Amino acid sequence: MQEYHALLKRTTLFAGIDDAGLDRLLSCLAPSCRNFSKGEALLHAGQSAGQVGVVVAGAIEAYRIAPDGTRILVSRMGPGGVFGDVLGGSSLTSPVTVVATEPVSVLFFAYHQLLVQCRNNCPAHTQLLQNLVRTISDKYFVLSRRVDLLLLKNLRAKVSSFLLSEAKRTGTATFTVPFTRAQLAEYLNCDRSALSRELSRMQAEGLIETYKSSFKLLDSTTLAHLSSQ
Amino acid sequence: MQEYHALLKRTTLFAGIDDAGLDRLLSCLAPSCRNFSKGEALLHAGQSAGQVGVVVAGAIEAYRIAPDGTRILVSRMGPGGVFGDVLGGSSLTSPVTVVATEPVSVLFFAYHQLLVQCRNNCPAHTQLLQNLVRTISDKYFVLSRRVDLLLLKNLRAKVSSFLLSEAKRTGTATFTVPFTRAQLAEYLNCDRSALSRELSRMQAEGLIETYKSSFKLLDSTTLAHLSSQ
DNA sequence: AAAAAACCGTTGCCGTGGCAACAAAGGATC
DNA sequence: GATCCTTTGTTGCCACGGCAACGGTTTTTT
Repeated sequence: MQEYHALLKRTTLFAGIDDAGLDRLLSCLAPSCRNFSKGEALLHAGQSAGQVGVVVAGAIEAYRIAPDGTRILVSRMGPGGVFGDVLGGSSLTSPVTVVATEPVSVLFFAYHQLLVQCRNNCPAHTQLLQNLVRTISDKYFVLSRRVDLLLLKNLRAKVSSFLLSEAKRTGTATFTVPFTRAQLAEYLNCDRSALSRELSRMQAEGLIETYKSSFKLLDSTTLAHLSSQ
Repeated sequence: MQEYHALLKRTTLFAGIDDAGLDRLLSCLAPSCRNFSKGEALLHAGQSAGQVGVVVAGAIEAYRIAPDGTRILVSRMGPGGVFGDVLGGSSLTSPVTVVATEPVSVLFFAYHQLLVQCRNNCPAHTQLLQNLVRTISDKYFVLSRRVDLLLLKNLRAKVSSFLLSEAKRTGTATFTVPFTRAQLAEYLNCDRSALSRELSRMQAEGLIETYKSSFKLLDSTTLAHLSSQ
């Protein structure tokens, strides 16, 4: 378990907790570590979990399964990713299916143990609770950001808004997005060909340069103007 | 404070807590009660709160203020409504402005007191924490539902989906929605005239009956079919 | 290395829905 | 009761973007 200390301290769930606190917490919470092979499901849509998972190695994807069977990508996570938190340990059923995209190791924490202050009265537990609330509200704001994007009135505004947020996230005006065209179109809720068309136009107008999934923003001020209308 | 017991027990934040537990909790948490007059702001966008508010009388609305100054209705709450919870007591700033739509009384709970198990070790505190997580994840799912709605490909699907969810919520096929046409159009992210047009068509086709903000669903099975495409 | 599959750009066609403008019907205020 | 303002329905116009189809390129499979 020691081996995960450095990683755990960088997760949102255990941020701001020192080594001693983390030690005591881990011995109290006694998470179980499980390994999954590529393609295996960690959580099925419709299940209720009662556990919070923390990815310590590998990567996972969360899909929403539409009634017609098509998979819609909701989220991707690498080491440090936290899932199952939004279910609140209640009997709520998961809206998503979580699948390993490569061999993955996950620590599972029982939800009721996260909520109950143990008899050892670990001082780090308060921080943990605050972090738990924080991980959930973070996801709330990610979703809120998505709503903002979907509310934009035309495709160019959506594209501009998305590109600017990616530039901000990566901290540079030249970046690669981890999506195929089709996935990006799905995220922006538009047709793939329409997205290609719009990107071509924007390139022709000198707003951006793009090849495959790499982008270079040439005129951020105009993009910012476009993204809010 | 006694006078609020019955109300508080029906809120999501204090659900499942008995009178004795509620008594001890309230004396520990020592919420402050504040009154606001109609139109007064309880929380400004951009502020960070550090408090959770529970409406005990009156009603409030949460607005998002667009860069061009227009107000977008995000949420409405009556007695029992909880707000400020999603900010997680952290330094996150509120994305919305909360305004009293009529004279309102609110109990404010300090966030850090909610998270810290007090030295009295109230047994109800664990339930409270679980409830807090639950109120936040509830809001997550409300937003998630909104995303589902916005992802639908055409207006008829959005309208059908919305009407069905309202019917489910009210438990009857004849109901009134608390929105003007313009507000409903805003929620569905479409033009007001387009919404009126679509409702007219649906009425002409015998799917619904509608007058102003009252609706009657005539063919729920067809509506259900429309709402998922 | 060949074959298959996935991915991407492009283009013609056309329908949904945005926009603007107007009329009618309450509701509120005086 | 007259006036003003808000809310709603309606309709013509047309642009944005969905759809389908095709070809070229890259990647994966065997």
